[in-house]
Amino acid sequence: MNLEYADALNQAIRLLSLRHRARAAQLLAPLGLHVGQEALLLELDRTGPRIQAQLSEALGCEPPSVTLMTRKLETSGHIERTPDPTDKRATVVALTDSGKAVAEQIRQLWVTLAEETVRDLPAEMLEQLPGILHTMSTNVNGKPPA
Amino acid sequence: MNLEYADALNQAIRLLSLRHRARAAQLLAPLGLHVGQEALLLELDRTGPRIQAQLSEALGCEPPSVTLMTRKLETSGHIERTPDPTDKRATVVALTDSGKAVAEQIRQLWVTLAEETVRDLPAEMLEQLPGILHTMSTNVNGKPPA
DNA sequence: CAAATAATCTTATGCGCGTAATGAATGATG
DNA sequence: CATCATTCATTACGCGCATAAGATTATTTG
Repeated sequence: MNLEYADALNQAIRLLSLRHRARAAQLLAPLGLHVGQEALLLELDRTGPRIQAQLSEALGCEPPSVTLMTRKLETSGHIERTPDPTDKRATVVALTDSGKAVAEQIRQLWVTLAEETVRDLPAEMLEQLPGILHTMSTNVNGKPPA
Repeated sequence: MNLEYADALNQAIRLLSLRHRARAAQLLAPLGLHVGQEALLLELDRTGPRIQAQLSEALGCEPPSVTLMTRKLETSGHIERTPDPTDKRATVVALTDSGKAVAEQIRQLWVTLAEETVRDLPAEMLEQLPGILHTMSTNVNGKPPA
């Protein structure tokens, strides 16, 4: 692969990351949320209560990050953390009623965000896009599958 | 647009951002660089010396971020900051020899990163991909063009 | 079963990037 | 020319995310 293509591709990914994140932050601010927290709330809303190790895996970020995120979301009242009765190391994280309500609001905002993002793209690209992005992120995943 | 598609798309963008960034960090660590700094060095290498306001624009991040990044890259010896003779508010940022050398190394690493990222994607997708990502990032840019 | 290994979470620390507020130099306007 | 608005950079602070190091509980295994 040539240098120019690689540079353009990596730069485009970087810029998309920054701007998508910035726009997400704008949309989430009225809910009193910081960007990143929405992923945790949506995950819990999709799957029900999880322990932090599972959240870490699902969100693609490290355990210490999850510790801090859950602590802040607990302070703001959107989640509850209770000790796991079957494993004294683990803590179970669950949505509160407030958390469920805000998860619904996030879903609405995310339609807005996604529509903005793919505006002007051809329809056949829309079909392929999530799969392509998913392929790219698994391609670039440095973690060994063991 | 339906909720599931929007959720999948935003989640895929988020994951790609995290993992691409994480892999970039792995590759840059041996050079003593932190992720984000490479963008500044590459920009200077492409265009020659710039003042910080121009870097802020080109990198898509805010002036205070540029202040901190340039300060650290100056400490590590990759750039020089000199007052702009024609505008006493501005400071000109330029690559040192060390900075030019490391920029070349980054270009090589970025071929590796790009090749990993698009592995398994069809060739016709490779042609379109940078343009698509660019369209998406300009779509989602909240800043008013004024 | 005892001992080593692994899993789960936490604390400490650092960087990237953001917003808000400030100071200084420039440019525009009455 | 004096004033006011804009531009450039900075400091202070906060969050997301990372790694490194540690404590505690589970699990494997000799």
